[in-house]
Amino acid sequence: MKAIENHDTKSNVLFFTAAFSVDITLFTYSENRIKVLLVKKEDEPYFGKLGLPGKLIKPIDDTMSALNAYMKSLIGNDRFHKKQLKAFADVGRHPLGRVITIAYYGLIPEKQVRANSMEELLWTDISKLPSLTYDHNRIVESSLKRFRKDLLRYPNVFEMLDKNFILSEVIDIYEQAFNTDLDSPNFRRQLKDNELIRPVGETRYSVTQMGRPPQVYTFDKKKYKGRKKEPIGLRF
Amino acid sequence: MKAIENHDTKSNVLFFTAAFSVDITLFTYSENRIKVLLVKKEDEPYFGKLGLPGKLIKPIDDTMSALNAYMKSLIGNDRFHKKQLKAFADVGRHPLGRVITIAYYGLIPEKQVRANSMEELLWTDISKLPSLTYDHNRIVESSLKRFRKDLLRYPNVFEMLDKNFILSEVIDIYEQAFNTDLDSPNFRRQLKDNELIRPVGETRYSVTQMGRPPQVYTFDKKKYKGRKKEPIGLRF
DNA sequence: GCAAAAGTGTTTCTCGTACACCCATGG
DNA sequence: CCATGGGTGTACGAGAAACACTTTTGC
Repeated sequence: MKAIENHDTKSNVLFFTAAFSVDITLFTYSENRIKVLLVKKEDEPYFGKLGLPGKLIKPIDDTMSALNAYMKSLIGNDRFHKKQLKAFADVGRHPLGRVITIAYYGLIPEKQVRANSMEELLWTDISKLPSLTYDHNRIVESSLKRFRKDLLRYPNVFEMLDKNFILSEVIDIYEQAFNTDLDSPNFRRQLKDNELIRPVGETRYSVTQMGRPPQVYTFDKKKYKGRKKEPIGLRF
Repeated sequence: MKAIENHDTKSNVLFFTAAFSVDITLFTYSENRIKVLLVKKEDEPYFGKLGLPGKLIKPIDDTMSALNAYMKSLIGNDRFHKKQLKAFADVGRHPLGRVITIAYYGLIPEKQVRANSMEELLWTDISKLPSLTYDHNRIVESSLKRFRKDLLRYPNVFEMLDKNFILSEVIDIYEQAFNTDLDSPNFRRQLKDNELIRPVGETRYSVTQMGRPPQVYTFDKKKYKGRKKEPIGLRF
């Protein structure tokens, strides 16, 4: 890249002194709770404090590739649903200098996290988030908003559930996300009406070992053909 | 800022060699068309080519403040609706080095652009966009998607219309944005039912000088109390 | 009068919601 | 048998969409 060779020319020295990073709010559904992944920071300014997973990116590296490599090292997997949220660029947000972070949010099924790392990782209930380093509380807030928005418009729940799941898990995620009670009969209908899920054989198991054993479903990703076009109207 | 003093320390020299910029897709409604603002680039790599308004940001500057100052100099106004879209960070997107751009989109009424600059500015019909510098065509694409999405959820049309407007202008914007024909009787009802607009006296004028002269309306920003809560359902 | 755009009224249909009720299991 | 959660059926009501019809201007 030219930048590196040029970074001391008269015009560029003024601008090419910033750094950038990626941070990710990774959601999963574990022990019947929606959780986000936190890490203990091992860099200097905030050593030992809790924050979102993330790291500085070398100016020659692609952000997504760097994020993938990082996640692979952290949870043994980089193949999960992720999307860029937006950039956080407040002047004072990083003690080492001007660091712009590109925030992502992601969804992963608990089972796809490398088993032996699952226990040492700090999966934290979204309703019990502690104070975080940098501006990470703000980032989590934004991620949660986007997470909720997307739950209504994309079949994202299935990206955080195991290949085989039961409907009450789906409902539970929506109830926690929107902090409300849903009418389970109606919600089931909506789920089944859009034909994206399919009962997988007679298999069945239960969560609390009470009541009628639920049907096991699986998500048929191929059947999903983009967003349902929404009516052009004024929803405000 | 520490960064500037520290930027030659062993650990930081690796990271603090990137630059960042802001770019904005600014929409308006002019001559009955939705348009975006383009500029002729005067920096070296793409001198003379068309692109989105935008510039490199000094690492000590706040992005929003820098954007505001820039827009003031460009169109004589920085008080218009704007929102961050997301960051564009492809490795090869800028010929001078690693430059991450934070993309905004904005809405402004034609009348609030400084009059004498209105004519020299390149307001371009969104249906006739030329090839742009850098990755600006991709940025415009993203902006258009977001613009459309937000039209359905926020009273954003009014941010690109004059204080006094007529309903057919509103409908026209929606029709152009979604490239479709709308049922004007029903759309009028929706507009008037949500009580955010109010007819301003007997005043009236017409666009094509044909047919019955329309009522003039004004948007009552105070009456808007945040997003209407949408039902928790599966719209996919 | 006629054309053209503004604006109103009415009917139909869809979909979200409420809720009564049945099913299958463990104890 | 009862408790508990899984699951189906039905009925009502709000709001979107379709469309017939009236109003007000210029020519």
